[in-house]
Amino acid sequence: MGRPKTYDPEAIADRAMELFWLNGYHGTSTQDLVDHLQINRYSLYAEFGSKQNLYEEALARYERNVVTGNLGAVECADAGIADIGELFEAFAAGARSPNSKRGCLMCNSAAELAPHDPNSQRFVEANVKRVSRAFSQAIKNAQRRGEVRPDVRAIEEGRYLAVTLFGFFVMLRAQIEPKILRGAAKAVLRYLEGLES
Amino acid sequence: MGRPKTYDPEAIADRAMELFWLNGYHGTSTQDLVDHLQINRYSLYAEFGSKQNLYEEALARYERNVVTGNLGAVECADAGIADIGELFEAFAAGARSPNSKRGCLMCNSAAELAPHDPNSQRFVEANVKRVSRAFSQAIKNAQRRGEVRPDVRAIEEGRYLAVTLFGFFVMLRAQIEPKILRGAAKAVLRYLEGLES
DNA sequence: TATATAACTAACTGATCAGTTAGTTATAGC
DNA sequence: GCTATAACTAACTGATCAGTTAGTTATATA
Repeated sequence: MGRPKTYDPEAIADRAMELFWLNGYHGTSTQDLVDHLQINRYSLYAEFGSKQNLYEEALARYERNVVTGNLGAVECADAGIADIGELFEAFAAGARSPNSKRGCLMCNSAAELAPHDPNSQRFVEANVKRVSRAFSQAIKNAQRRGEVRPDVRAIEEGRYLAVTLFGFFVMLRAQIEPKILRGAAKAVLRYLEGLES
Repeated sequence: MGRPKTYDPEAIADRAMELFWLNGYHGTSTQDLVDHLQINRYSLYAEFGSKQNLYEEALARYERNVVTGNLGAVECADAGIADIGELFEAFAAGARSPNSKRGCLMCNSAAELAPHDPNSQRFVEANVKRVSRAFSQAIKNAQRRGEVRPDVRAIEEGRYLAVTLFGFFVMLRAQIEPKILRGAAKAVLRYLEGLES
């Protein structure tokens, strides 16, 4: 009953995620949201409550959709060293491409809000743990198949790879020269080879 | 001639750098600057021109003082693998310590402003190149002394280490669990051992 | 077709943003 | 001590911030 919504809440949240991803929390004003989302100011607040709340919705969607997509191959039950290498190569190959300056929303939030906002901090920390686990799980898979030396410490190596991936995200966002990312990615591949038995 | 300044411009710029470092560009208002620096609003503008200009002054000072201090041992003419390892261990050991949530001003600027502000982008890119070169130079030193295998690609490895260091900075700023940074640092040390002859 | 309901428009709130300006005060050189 | 100079204080600018509200409109149900 009542007047029906002229907007799709899912589509609005997706578009808000894109804005926060590109411009950051402080760099995205409520006016920007009203201007670029197909929603009026009143409904924006009626639907999402506050800018902060919409931002957290964006973080959750990013984790659920974008991260899941990016980690897809690495989180597969049969993922191995090659999948890790391809992930880094793919991000390095995107250096200075149109979308690359968005970087990673979790990484951007880590730098902008996490130190001052406990909610954002929790999202970021959960993401770091997920990425670490994905990498270490892939290494363990490879060990099980005898592709990686059994003495390799999968958990520590997974954490290392997660930290390094965040370094790549920062470089992408800062539009650092592609040759630097390509060189770094080559070194990652050699490091991964070094884990093999 | 004229009334003398009641403030020390160097001290003001240093304090401004600390504020931008901890709170970011958008997170630091001119009112914050007036409140926390020993300077009045008028003189702040007379001395530095604009918030943007003061921020760039802060970036320059950070590069000149903080980065030079942090990289000290690695930029030494006789630096080697051990100095690189100690740098990573030192940052990992600072996880969740009082000052760690400042992270690195260059890394924070990379995430917040570099994608939208060409001046900040240049500062960040110059910093990344400096850090990359410092690491690759240290590797070359070690090669010259026969401590590192001659087939190691010092430039690519230097870029890799620079990217990874920025990953550490993001983790420090986001106050990620210390055990993750410690695990990552251990893996860095093993990776560095792998370069040795 | 009448009514209850909920989303709509658009103007508005007080606070804060970066930056300016008019008038005052402290100093150095004469 | 007088004067030129430059830094001081403090109130002010218009723009923008996040968020609210009063009145209007479109729909589902009865």
